Order: sequence, then structure tokens, then C-alpha cells
Amino acid sequence: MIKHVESLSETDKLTPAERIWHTVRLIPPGKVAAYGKIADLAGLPGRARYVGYCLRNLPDSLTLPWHRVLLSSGQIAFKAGTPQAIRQQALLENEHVRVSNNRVNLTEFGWQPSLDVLLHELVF
DNA sequence: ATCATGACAGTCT
DNA sequence: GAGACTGCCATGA
Repeated sequence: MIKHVESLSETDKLTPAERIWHTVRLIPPGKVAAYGKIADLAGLPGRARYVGYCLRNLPDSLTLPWHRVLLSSGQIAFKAGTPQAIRQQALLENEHVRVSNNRVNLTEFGWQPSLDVLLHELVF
């Protein structure tokens, strides 16, 4: 009998939060992804809000490109003008992601994981 | 066990 | 395209 695929992956032991961190880390500089997309890629479909929860509660020790995660509309999740939104915009612009009216154009900057990433980095 | 909350998302005006 | 509304689901009180 062929062993089930899960037992072959290294990431299947990770907690849900760890899988989300792992996935967020894969977003390349200059690209962005929606909360729901991260949840899907992390093997947690329907848990976009949980992604937000995890990012909000990031351990200080952990450094993640949290600023590359946006609403499905391309908007920054924080209300425009708040310190958090301003901070996130600055971080995005540092890597040449254009932000206007608290929003990013997903067609232009949305991350499309390569087949290689899907097959080798996102095996949950 | 219930209830409110939220760094969400899809649909309908 | 911007709200309003609803569904969603992990947490925490």
C-alpha cells in the first residue's frame, strides 16, 4: 500500500500558525497577496480572518513580510491615515510597490506563486 | 457553554 | 466603486 502523501512532507507537522508564517514568508519583495490567498495556500481555506489574527499576534522574535498581505480588494487592511496604514505603505513603497488611496493594484503587484513554489514550498 | 470581536471575503445595492 | 449585509471561524472573556 502506498503511503499517504502527507507523511512525506516536512511541513505537515507544523501548527496552523506556523504554516501561515511559512506561507507569508514566501511572498517575494515587490509583490503582495490577500489574506484569503495566504489561508488557501497554507492549506487553511476559509480562514482569512485567522491569518489576520496570526499577523496581529506575531511574536517580537519573528520577522515576517506582514506588510505584503492585503485585503482581497487590494486595500491595506488598516484604516487610511492610521499609523499602522502609514507604516505599511512606507514598507511597500520601499520595495517599489505603488500605493494610492490606501490601495495597491493587485493586477500589477499580486503574487502568483510559481509552480515550483506550489510543488516544493507549499506541500501541506 | 455563550457571546462579542476582528489586520477577512463574497454579494448586492 | 463605495457602503451595507451576511457568512465565516479562531480567540478570549
